[in-house]
Amino acid sequence: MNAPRTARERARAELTREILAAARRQLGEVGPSALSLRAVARELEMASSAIYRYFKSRDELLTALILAAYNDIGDAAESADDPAAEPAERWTAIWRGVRAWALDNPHEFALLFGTPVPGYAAPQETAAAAGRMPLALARVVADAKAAGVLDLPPAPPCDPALIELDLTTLLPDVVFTAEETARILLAWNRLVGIVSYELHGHLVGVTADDAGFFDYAARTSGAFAGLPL
Amino acid sequence: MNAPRTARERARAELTREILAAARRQLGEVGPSALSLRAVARELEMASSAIYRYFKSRDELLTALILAAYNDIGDAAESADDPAAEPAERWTAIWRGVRAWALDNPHEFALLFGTPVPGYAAPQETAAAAGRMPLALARVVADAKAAGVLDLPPAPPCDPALIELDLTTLLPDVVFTAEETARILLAWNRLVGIVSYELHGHLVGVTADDAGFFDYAARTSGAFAGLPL
DNA sequence: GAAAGTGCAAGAGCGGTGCTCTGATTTATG
DNA sequence: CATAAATCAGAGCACCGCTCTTGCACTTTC
Repeated sequence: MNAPRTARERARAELTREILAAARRQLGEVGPSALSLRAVARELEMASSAIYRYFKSRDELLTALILAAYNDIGDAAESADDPAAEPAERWTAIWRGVRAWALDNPHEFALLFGTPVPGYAAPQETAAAAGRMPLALARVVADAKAAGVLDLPPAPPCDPALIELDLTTLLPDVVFTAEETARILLAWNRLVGIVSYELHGHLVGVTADDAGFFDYAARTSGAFAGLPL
Repeated sequence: MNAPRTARERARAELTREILAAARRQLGEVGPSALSLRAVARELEMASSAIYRYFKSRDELLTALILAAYNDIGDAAESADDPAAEPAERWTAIWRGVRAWALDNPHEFALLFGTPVPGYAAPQETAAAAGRMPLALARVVADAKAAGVLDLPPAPPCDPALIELDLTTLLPDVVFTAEETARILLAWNRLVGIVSYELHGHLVGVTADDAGFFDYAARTSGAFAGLPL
């Protein structure tokens, strides 16, 4: 990502951004599977073939959108977090931030956590961005542990051999046990799972108050991860 | 669903089954979004337009596939359950049964719990079939409660106003508290969530042993739902 | 048994898709 | 200024879901 020097490069960077912006707008309207390169081209009043100068396939455009969405949801999680607040409040705030983002951007959420597109596999480069949201959750637990207030309720033990992820590489200064890491993973999975259920209509006729049930899930998950209160 | 009387009706029912079978086969190969009516027609060596005599749109075919998949996963859950076994064993067996089915039929699982197709909303008629799998989980908890061995570990309370679902209508003879119902719902959501994560590759580099981690999730979920052991 | 009526398959066609190839045009550089 | 590189529009390929009309084959009725 060098700074553009020539007018040509500037125009190229500009157009790339415009294509991405138009694609995001379209994505929000019609969903990932209906995202059409031709429609994006139409909106930008350019030939459909011209887009291929900027993204050499529809999948590559999707990858760019996925990366943007991961960073977006990561922003939502991080900006919802107030490191000065109590652990349980921070936790709930992050959960709510993620849910709010997902309700505002259902198609982008689906792009991240829904069915992957046919043959497509998310390239490695998205991993770092993908980790930001769960990392925000882990940070709360880490701070609670550092403050000595972490309190893991009894539950079946977790064999350390099951866990590969080492959060220490991402959160220095804190050493998590496999037990703690596993519980954070389950919490992350639950957050995404509950939001997915709500978005996909699996809670219709099941819960009476989606937001309230979501908060309940956040509380139980936080408690399970060891947060006090 | 009357029994076919005339030869005509018999042929029609036969062809309907063949179309569905071919569509399922295709679904397993290319995924829901790439399911093509024309390809199904090609496989059956009939005109693409002829399919519309049997399913009046692609969505209607999808609905039939969804219904079949819900019943399939319901079968998997129920047949994995041995009512004579201990609650925790029954629970884990159902979880494993569902996971095994999902790994064998990833596209059909995605059809049920992944991103819904664009404008499509699952019609009401699928609800009963959709409930069979979670109901199998609830049945284990119900039996444990009836046997007086249900033991809910401490956790943040659940406001009964949050829950609409009344399992008593589905499982007579047992009365669940909102607390218990909520925990079963969370367990159901976790089961689907973990399997989805595994299928979509969100656990790559995170867990070292997917099956082991899955069992761990099953145990913690079972314990949280109140099953002994 | 023939005629009237009906269910169904086939084919052409509409507008859409992702993607590629071919010239033409614009831009930057020697 | 001329040459080389980058970019563009457009035509075209093979596919998609879906609709409409036509004609065939089977049923039912007279």
